[in-house]
Amino acid sequence: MVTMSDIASRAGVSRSTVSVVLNNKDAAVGIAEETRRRVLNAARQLGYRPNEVARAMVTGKSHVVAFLVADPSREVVARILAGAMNEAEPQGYFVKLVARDGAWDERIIERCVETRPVGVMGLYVPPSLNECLREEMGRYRIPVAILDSSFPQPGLTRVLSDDLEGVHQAIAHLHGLGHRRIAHIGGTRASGASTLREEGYRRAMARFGLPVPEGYVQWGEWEIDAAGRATERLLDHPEPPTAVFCADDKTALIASRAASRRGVRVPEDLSVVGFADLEMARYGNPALTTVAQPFADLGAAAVRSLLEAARSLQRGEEPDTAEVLLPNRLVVRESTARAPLSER
Amino acid sequence: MVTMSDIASRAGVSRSTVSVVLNNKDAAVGIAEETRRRVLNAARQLGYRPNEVARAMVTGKSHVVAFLVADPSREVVARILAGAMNEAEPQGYFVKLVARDGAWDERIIERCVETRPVGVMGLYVPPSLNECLREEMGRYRIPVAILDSSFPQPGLTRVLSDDLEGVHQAIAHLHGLGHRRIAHIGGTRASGASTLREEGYRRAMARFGLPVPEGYVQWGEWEIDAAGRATERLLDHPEPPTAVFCADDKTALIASRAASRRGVRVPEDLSVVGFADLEMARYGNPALTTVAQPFADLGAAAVRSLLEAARSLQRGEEPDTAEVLLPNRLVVRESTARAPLSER
DNA sequence: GTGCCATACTAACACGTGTTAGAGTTCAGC
DNA sequence: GCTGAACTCTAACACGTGTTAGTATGGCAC
Repeated sequence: MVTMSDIASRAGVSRSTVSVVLNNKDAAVGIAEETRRRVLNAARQLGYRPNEVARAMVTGKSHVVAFLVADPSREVVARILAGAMNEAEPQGYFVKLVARDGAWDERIIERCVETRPVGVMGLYVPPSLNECLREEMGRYRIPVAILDSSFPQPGLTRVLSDDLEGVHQAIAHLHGLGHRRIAHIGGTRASGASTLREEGYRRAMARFGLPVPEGYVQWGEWEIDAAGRATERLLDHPEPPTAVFCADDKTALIASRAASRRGVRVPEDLSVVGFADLEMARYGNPALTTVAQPFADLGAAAVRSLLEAARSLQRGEEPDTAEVLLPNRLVVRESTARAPLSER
Repeated sequence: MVTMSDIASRAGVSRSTVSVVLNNKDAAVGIAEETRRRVLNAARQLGYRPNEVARAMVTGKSHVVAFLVADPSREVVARILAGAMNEAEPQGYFVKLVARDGAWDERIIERCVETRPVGVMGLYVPPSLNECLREEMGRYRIPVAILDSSFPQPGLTRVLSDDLEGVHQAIAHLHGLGHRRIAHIGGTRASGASTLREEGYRRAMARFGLPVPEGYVQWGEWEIDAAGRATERLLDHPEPPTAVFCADDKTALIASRAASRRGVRVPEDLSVVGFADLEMARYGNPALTTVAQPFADLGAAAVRSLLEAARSLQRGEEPDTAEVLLPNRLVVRESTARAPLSER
């Protein structure tokens, strides 16, 4: 490995000089132009690459943002991560994925601290661990950003998409197509995101003066069979809906499939809307109309907020933990159409 | 931050002793039981977490495997990454994702070297960069594993799924269902993986004594519209196929959709098989029969191979760069069925 | 008491970098 | 020629850890 000392001896200067030159690549404060050139030449010729580890060691900054997550193989995680990396890397930071292995326990927090990150972003972190996270990070004065739609947490920044508004867009779209009987299939009651979207559904329906009959709210439990059965219950309803808003894309695709299996055509007989805009939405049969969440932007915003907070802390100021709320955007594809004439 | 010195003063011993104790948690060589206990207690009470950066610095090992990739937001990357992390982390290693930002250029290699990884794994890395990668890593004696299906590269370990065999499984499945007229929609001719699968298709067809008529091999160009048109060309064929094997799941889902739009029922009139087993395959309408690639295993195998090679290098031996070939597995879902009686 | 050995601990160096007080040199101004 | 300032450069320390040669202590045999 080429080190600064190698450059120093080759350029005939001290190691300190090399360090000074390389850290002020353009401005030459207290360094003769001739020397500067010699050092840079030597560095280039030897193919020098700074040792980030040593650099992190001496500056005390790890240049790492930790991303705490349950299952790294999920598309949502990947897309948030990509956005976070895009934001972090030009600023010289790196996003480190920290995944649980097996059960959630506090050791994952330890693994976070080990790398001395400048900030921690968390997704799908259970509330119990959030508690532990806040405590532990408060101890080391490491800012934390949570990407869940769970409830406000003092001392943690929340970075969210505006799901209430997103659901409203979906219902407004269906309402605009003439639908009056709009049902809802949620994820699971245990999820904060799911219950929030259910609330959004109820609010939007009320806003448009539409009724929510008994049995119009079903739960798919994030599970193929259960979502299929939920759909069938809706189709068996005495006043079957002409449209379904689903709290997530997978549930929506299952609903669409379950309907077409029973001879109910999507979108002619039943319009279906999803939520998230996973990649699979574009490849559905029919392609799924859905509310696109800005995953990459969420990742970028989380990193931005964390780096901002870290700078505040360094200046000795109290960091800003205001919530960041990003807009969703309805993507209309093929699974929604005008309600049957008889129904409008 | 709690350091070893803090523990030392609290336990009334020297920092060196703390280091020795903590690095030999169970075995106590040259340390009195009483001292050992005091140190461990102090460490626990103070909530000590080792500074990984300092540790990496002194050992010279970064404990990092770099994962060089084009687009980190893809599901395939996420799943390989998850497998790699599962393999690496119990051994104390971490997988660092290095993504290109914008165009591929050699700076991404620099970013790889900066962290002094013990190994580099690459996916979708263009051949030109592979060249550069091999050169640069050879210089620092860092082993490299490539997860592409591209051609053998001297000095690089290849970790692959056995796609030829996987395609054979798919064709065998269709053949077993009585299909004789089996067509193929490939990805793009520019991709090594796609042309390999085309070759697999031709070989398997030959093995079963089935003809490949003119026009039975189409290319979807990894693009929704093009894949749709490719499907239509097949359906317009004078002797239309009863089954299609597609080189990837997305193409297969598009083919399935394009067929059902023309009133060709899947699987009753046309069986469709994909390749990869992306998550979307399970949510297709109908759910897609596909050849599941072992993404997590590939990631794990790459890490295993790299760590093995790193250990060899440390012992001064020449590392083994034998190819690793993992089996694919056909997953039968709903998009394939027996060929129409008239066709068998 | 002396010599020797085992046991228990510590001092000192190393890793590669960033930072800064201060040393050395040059030169203009008188 | 002397003074002081301006300009270059370097020595020395710091970061937190792993490693090891070496020191101190205690006990045992003679």
